[in-house]
Amino acid sequence: MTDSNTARRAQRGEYAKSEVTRGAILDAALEVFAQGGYRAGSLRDIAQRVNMSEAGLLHHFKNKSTLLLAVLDHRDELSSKIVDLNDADGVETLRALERLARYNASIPGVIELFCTLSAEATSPSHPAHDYFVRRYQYVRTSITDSFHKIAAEGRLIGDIDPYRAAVATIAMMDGLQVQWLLDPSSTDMAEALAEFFRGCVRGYDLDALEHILDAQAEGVA
Amino acid sequence: MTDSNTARRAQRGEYAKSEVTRGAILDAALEVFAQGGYRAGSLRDIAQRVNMSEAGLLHHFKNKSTLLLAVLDHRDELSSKIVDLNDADGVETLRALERLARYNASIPGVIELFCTLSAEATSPSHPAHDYFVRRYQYVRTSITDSFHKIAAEGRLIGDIDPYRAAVATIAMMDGLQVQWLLDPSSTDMAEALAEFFRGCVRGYDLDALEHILDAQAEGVA
DNA sequence: GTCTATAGGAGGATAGAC
DNA sequence: GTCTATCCTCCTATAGAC
Repeated sequence: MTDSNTARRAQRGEYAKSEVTRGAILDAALEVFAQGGYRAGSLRDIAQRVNMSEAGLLHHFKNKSTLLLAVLDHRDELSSKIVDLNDADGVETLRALERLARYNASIPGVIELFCTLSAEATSPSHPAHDYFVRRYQYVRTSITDSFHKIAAEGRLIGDIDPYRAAVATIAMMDGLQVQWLLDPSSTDMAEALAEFFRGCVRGYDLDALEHILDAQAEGVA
Repeated sequence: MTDSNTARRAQRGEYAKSEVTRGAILDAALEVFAQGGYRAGSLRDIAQRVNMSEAGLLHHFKNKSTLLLAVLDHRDELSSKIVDLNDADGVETLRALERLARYNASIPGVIELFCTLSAEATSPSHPAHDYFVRRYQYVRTSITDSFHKIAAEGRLIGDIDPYRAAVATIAMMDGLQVQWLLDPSSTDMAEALAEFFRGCVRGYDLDALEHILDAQAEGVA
């Protein structure tokens, strides 16, 4: 976002090296911040991982909190390519969340990062506090929309409220991560999420058989 | 636990002052660790709140991590008086969790503490790592038992697995806390938890009308 | 674009007086 | 049981050379 100019210049090959370095720094910073959060992670540690001095590092990101926000932006760009929260099909969005959970479990660092940081950023003075407030607001409304679409298809079970379902979905994803990080064998995050969705949405598992679903919906209603 | 001797002496009035001081320190430490977690919280800050020097504080708790574990033990003693995780009635345990959520919302500090710390303690080198691993294991098996009891009454909806239901319950509680801390207006934790239980347990809301429940169960099954 | 050097500060912990 | 004084470690950030 903020460095689209830099990116353009990099494409022209002018500051290509700088761009590569920035990428390496972001990767290292993610690892460091993931273990123990923002405050516990040190610039020294990050700099070491990219074989650089602290001063060299601060040439690319003017201070620690700027670096943190850059890491978060960078991750958001990547994961928005995996999940389209505004898919026209509500159920498809939920399935994408399930896929995301499965994918994330293969890159533990990212889960650690967001799990640790979202708790740490609960404090209003934390540099990423606003980021997380906004992020949760956005995700909540997006998933609420998905549940609204599902309700419009008559596939929402019982008298579930779309907004509350969205809150519960996000809570489930976050909470599963904590348990999984503390003890990976305790939980299959993606499977647990799928089970939750099955309890909310009629025919969550069934894909192409829409007419059957419709028939079911009629019967139960 | 570890200081039952001290407590006994305090009752006899010998070291009463010390015991009061320890209590004050624990309260202050809870507040400080709650905001931003263990690493960000400083002994200096805690000492100031009880009008003491750092050295004075360290006379009562020999170092920082000992103090943290004492705070956690202390909280556990208190909250075990509120929720009996091994109640003979499974549904009653779930209702107690709902009450706990409602009660906790009135003491934000405690939620902050556990929410922040459980994420921070995800890192194996964290002084409270073992504490949280054990704690989650214990709570998980206790709640699994509750769901088993509920299943035995034929009140578990669908083909829900008791263990998975326990994992989901804990995840829900933890996840709701994050959203609530970031924006209290976004969520009614206790209500959201109750709604989740309603989706798992037949007649979760109904108390004294067991015969009606049984009749319902027959009808649906 | 990266380095060395260094300022400047906060935090944890110990020793010993009172 | 509490304090003062002190030490040491670790951190962020800046200035200026190369």
